[in-house]
Amino acid sequence: MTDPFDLTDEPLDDPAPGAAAAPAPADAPPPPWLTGLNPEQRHAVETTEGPVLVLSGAGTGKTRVLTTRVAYILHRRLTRPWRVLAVTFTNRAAREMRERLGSMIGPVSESVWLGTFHALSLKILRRHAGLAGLRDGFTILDADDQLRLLKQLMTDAGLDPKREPPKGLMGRIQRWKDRGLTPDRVPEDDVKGAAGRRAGDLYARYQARLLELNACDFGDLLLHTLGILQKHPDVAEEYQTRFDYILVDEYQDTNVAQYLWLRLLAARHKNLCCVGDDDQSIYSWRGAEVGNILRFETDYPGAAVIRLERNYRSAPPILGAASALIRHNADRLGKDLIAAGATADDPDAPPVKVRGLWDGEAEARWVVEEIEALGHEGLPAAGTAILVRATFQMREFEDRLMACGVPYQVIGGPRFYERLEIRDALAYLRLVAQPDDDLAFERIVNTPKRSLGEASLQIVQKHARAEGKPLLNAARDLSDGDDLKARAKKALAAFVADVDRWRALVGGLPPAELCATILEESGYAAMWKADKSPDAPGRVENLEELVGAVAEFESLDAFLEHIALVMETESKGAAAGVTLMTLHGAKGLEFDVVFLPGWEEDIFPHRRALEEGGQASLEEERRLAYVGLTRARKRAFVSFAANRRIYNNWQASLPSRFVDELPDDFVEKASDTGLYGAVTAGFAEEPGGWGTRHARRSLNGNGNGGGGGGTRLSPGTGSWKARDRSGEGTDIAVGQRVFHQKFGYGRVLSNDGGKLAVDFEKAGRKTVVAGFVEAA
DNA sequence: GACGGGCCGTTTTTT
DNA sequence: ACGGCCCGTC
Repeated sequence: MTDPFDLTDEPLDDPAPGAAAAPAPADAPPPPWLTGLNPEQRHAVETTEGPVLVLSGAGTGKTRVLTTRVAYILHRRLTRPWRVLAVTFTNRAAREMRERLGSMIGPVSESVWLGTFHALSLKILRRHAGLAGLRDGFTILDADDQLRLLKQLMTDAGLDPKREPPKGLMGRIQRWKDRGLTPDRVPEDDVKGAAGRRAGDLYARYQARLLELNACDFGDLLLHTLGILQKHPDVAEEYQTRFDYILVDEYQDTNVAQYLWLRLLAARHKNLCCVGDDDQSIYSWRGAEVGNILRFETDYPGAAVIRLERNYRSAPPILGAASALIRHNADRLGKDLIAAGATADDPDAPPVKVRGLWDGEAEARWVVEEIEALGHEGLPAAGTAILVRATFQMREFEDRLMACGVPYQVIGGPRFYERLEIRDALAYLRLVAQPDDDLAFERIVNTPKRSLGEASLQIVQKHARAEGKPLLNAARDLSDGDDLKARAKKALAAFVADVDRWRALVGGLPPAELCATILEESGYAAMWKADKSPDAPGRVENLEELVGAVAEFESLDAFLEHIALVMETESKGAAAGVTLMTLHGAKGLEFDVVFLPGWEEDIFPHRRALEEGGQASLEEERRLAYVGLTRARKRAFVSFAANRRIYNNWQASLPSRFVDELPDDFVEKASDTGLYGAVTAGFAEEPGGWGTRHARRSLNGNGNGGGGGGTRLSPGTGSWKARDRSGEGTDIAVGQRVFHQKFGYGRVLSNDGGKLAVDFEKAGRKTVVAGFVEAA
């Protein structure tokens, strides 16, 4: 396969500038990909000159506009492919764009500069590493390495990691980088109040240390590139001249650094086309600035602003519900989605179903029942997603799906290249490819154990520092001398010899074979094969998979370059079952059926979001809800539970305010338990009374589970307009005949604090919550 | 260098 | 409640 980040490397100095600029004949028939566009889309595609902002609502065909625009520019011969820059946020989006472009215009699409901000930055940075204080072959640290490094610096600075959590400072540094701030530019106020007022100093040290290691982190890819463009007008001009057309996807997600990066690159031609949707901005917490989209017209006077409001994705009720919800946000440019295309006219499109359930378990049960029912209606699990606010919510659904034998996949778990064994293996490869990679050396010099403990390593490090040599060279020196004990000396000599030998094989052996050889000869693979722990076999498999992944590259360097930026394996095969993922992860995707569980105050909107960010965060949470709803093509289901166990505490929960904000017209609200009903219109106007909405009442401190029916919920709270179900469930006796809405009649076998074991006449033996049954 | 007890944190996450 | 991480002990 080809590496999607191996952007075809045309010489920067265009061999024949403008040579191919002969326009296509005016009478040539329009290419097929141009004719299927609606007028707004077409306008967005054909407005090639000058700044353009495309406000593209969910499901309005933004990717199509972007790809078609590139195709159109090239078709009209307005420039050549390698003079077009198309930027995305994720590898997934870049891959998708490249594929679609390829299907429109064929292999010339390969030459377009298309990639993520980071991949494109890296491409530029590799050319000018020296200008950023880096040397050729610099490495890119992953999150783990970054943190380790910072921790070390903080400890050296005498900070107590308990009092000053490295993670906190790391986050702060990243936010600075998001804003394009180098250590010398961080505002005074910002520096105080963190890491014992030494945050700025530590940031500077961190950056210095990275340069010493000839490394950079992800943020640096942008920051260094930005710095080069700012400080070296000659270099900047080269790129400014080169990129005749620039296109940006998901513009609402750009941070300040990316904004500046774009502004610099577009400074000359100003043919900058940004596509985005302020209503889908959900990443402010990692530095995204919706402001970028809001100020586009100011920054680029005379910019064309084109709105795409025809939604081709979602059934009208789903669209209606989503639109009504997002209208509660004050801070937006304002767009209204209109149902269009095949979905628009279906008079039978079912409403969004909103359901209140007793607890999380009941909710999971309900979701999976619905999924099974939909399967019979011709909507299989493969087109269905369950989108949760936070990962901890996934477990209940996994349990239930597994119990019911419904296939599913969790998206967004720990990633392949972040696993310990993979990171170790990569360190071997890095060290072989790049002998001055000290971090790699440190990581694996004693893995597997080679009796090279802390003490020996200290000596190597001291020597390396004194001589200004990489650790591997220092080790080579010391493997012959008196500084180390004989045992360590021997081990070190063997290790260095191994690395040297592997290094000699680079280029001679196919990279996959080289990789396999290294894992064998180093004893690393053997280490896991000998390991008795339960996860060891999995790790061995992962190592084999790694070798397989390397096989797809032509050289070791190409592979390492690739994985530095693409920290995931290509998703294998089509999704077979229900997709379980976070709302954040779902952006940009679509499904026939979407379940949105956990719509409860404190979970969604998440309490911490509100605590930290107030109104602005509430609106972001609401956008997240909007993103969730608009993922659905045919059916959408929203649910909430009245009781939820959090850290093993049962807590009463209130339906999310977002539930109230869904319009009655497109929504069918119901509840198995009579819990719903919840929320009165106008609760917000009632001073005091609904203040409890944000307070979390402990449901029962004595820990006897969620049983006991609705007794604890109803009295005095006013939360539930439902029938008073006080006492229900508590008085269910063993042996009693009961009725359950789903399972019908049955006899109670046992009552464990409200969890009933019931032998149902039709459905068989089930465990149900007392609140679900009534005496029969 | 391996085990184990105590302590902390427990929204979202790409590159 | 639980898991991960750090540090201490053997």
